[in-house]
Amino acid sequence: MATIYEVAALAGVSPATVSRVFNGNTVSEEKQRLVRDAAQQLGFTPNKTARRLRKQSSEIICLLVPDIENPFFTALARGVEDRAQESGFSVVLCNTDDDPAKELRYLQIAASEHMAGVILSPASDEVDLGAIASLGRPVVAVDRTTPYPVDAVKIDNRAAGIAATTALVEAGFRRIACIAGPAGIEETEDRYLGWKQVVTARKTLVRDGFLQHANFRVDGGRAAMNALLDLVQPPDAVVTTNNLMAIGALQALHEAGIDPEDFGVAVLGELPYLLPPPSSVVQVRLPARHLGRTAATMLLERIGGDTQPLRTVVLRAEIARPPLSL
Amino acid sequence: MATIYEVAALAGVSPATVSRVFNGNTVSEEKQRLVRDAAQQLGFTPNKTARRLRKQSSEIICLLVPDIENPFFTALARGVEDRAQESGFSVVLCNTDDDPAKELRYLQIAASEHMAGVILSPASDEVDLGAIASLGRPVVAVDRTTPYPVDAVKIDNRAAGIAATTALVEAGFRRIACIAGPAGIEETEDRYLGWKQVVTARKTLVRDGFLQHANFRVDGGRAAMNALLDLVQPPDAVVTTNNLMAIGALQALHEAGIDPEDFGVAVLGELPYLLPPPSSVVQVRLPARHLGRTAATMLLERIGGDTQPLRTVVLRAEIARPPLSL
DNA sequence: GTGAAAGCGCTAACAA
DNA sequence: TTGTTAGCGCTTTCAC
Repeated sequence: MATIYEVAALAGVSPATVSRVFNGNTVSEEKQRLVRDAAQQLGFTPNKTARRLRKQSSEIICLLVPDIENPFFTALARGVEDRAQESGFSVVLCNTDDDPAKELRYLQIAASEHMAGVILSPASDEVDLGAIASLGRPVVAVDRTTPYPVDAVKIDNRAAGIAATTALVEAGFRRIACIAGPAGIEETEDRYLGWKQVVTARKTLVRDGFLQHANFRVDGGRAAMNALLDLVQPPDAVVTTNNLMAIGALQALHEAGIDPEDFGVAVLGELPYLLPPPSSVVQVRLPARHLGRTAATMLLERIGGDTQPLRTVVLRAEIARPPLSL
Repeated sequence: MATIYEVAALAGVSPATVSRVFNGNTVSEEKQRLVRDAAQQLGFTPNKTARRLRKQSSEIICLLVPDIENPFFTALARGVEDRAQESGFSVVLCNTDDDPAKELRYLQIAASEHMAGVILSPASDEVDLGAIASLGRPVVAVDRTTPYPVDAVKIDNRAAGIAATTALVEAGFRRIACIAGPAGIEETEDRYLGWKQVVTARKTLVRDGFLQHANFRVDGGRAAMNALLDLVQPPDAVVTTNNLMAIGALQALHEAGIDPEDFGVAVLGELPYLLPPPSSVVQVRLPARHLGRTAATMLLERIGGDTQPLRTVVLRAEIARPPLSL
């Protein structure tokens, strides 16, 4: 890898001029040509590490998600990536596994790697944004929020919960349960509050045990559904607050020999690749990709020096019924 | 962010000693303690950018995949990530969209960012590994190979194709078609050669048009399946050479009103989250995660200075029939 | 075992 | 417009 000095020597100019050419600063036409020719000849590419050390910043965005195997987050990541590309930024995608220790480790890396900013879906309320914040690097929370004062992009979770539950009520179900995510995550709370609001207002039957907390994965949804089916008076429908738990719930129903057409299921999120989609499943589409794109846009604005007060952008989910055939 | 100089000053030692402490070099017990205390007190984290500039290398692995939204590649990514973590390496995940230009751009970034090595699933045969190779950085091809002389980890694609097709023959199907990926990708060729070998040996009926090439996505599989169904004498079964195309094929069958139980479908790969799995679907499980883990292991060995001759590791796919309920 | 000092490749004052 | 020069924070000889 050639350096700026070799290019300068070959072109007969100073290293500073070479630097200026590659940073779009004012250089005379002629020297510009000279430099470009020399660079071409040597196959010169600016060394980003050196530039970064000098400038104390890079053009890399760090994206932290809890589960890279969840299609919701891959779609979100695509949104971030597409937007970043447009501005010449690269994206480093990291998987936290919902583990605060891993999350912290990645945040420290982001700081010591001089990354330009961070977009994250926090693993817990206790994210430590100290290191990254003290460097003045912007942070945007996406999907999940944090008590830390940062920009955020989220979904109107309560409205999504209301839409899902309402659809089940209107389909004639009267004993509607809810499988929510782990307690203590605000996003989850809002979603089941939406469910609660509807079942209360519509006076449907709610028994002890109709609200189940589970982890966000397939196995969590399955266990919760089994618990619901074991109740002496089981529900006739269920709202699941994310995509993977819905898969688990549908699996449990299938294993119990229950025809999905006879049991109402509403999902906050989309059932990836599911086919044929049981016609009784209500999907509330969460705009994952758009969520990512919006977060990236906000982050890039901050990186560009935008100093307006902190914002939280709330995106509306869109109900899809009958279900999409994908 | 505190620097090594501030820590040195506080601990009453030289910067070199601080560096030695953080690199596990010989330093007396006492100074070691002094340095650690001072570092703790200042919240010091070594600046990786500076270290990288100095050492001309980092502890970051670059992983390039064609489609981050394909569950096969996310599983592969998990395998890479898990293994990298174990050795204290981080993984940068990049999406090439099967676009050689994007791929090249990321490879250049990998080079100029001094990344320790690259694992990639090449978008085409013409990958230019020049920049990265000239730096002496190791490269491992995964899933797909390249004419460039690098280590590789792949699946025994022909055997997988044979297994899938054989299962259909044994289930009694006699007019078996094949939906293969784009022409010119070796991995794909091997898979349909497996199909061809079986249909020839077993003397099943093969008509013109029974071999369809498609892109690797859902829409490709769907279009190919529709083309097959439009034949004057359509097939009674199909082998699809990746997961997403199988989804598309199943969609097309569903839309054509064909009961999946009456039409044989074999997939090279797994149908993500599909439920209930039509019992006629044969899945040949590709060990995606293991593929990633193996590639990471090989790369880390090379990074560690391993100079043995180039290797290609071939992993065996495993047939799963009746289909997994996940 | 420890310190002084040079330098990785680049950018940004400051001068000219 | 252009060149000179001083670092960015770290590692690593080379002395001691």
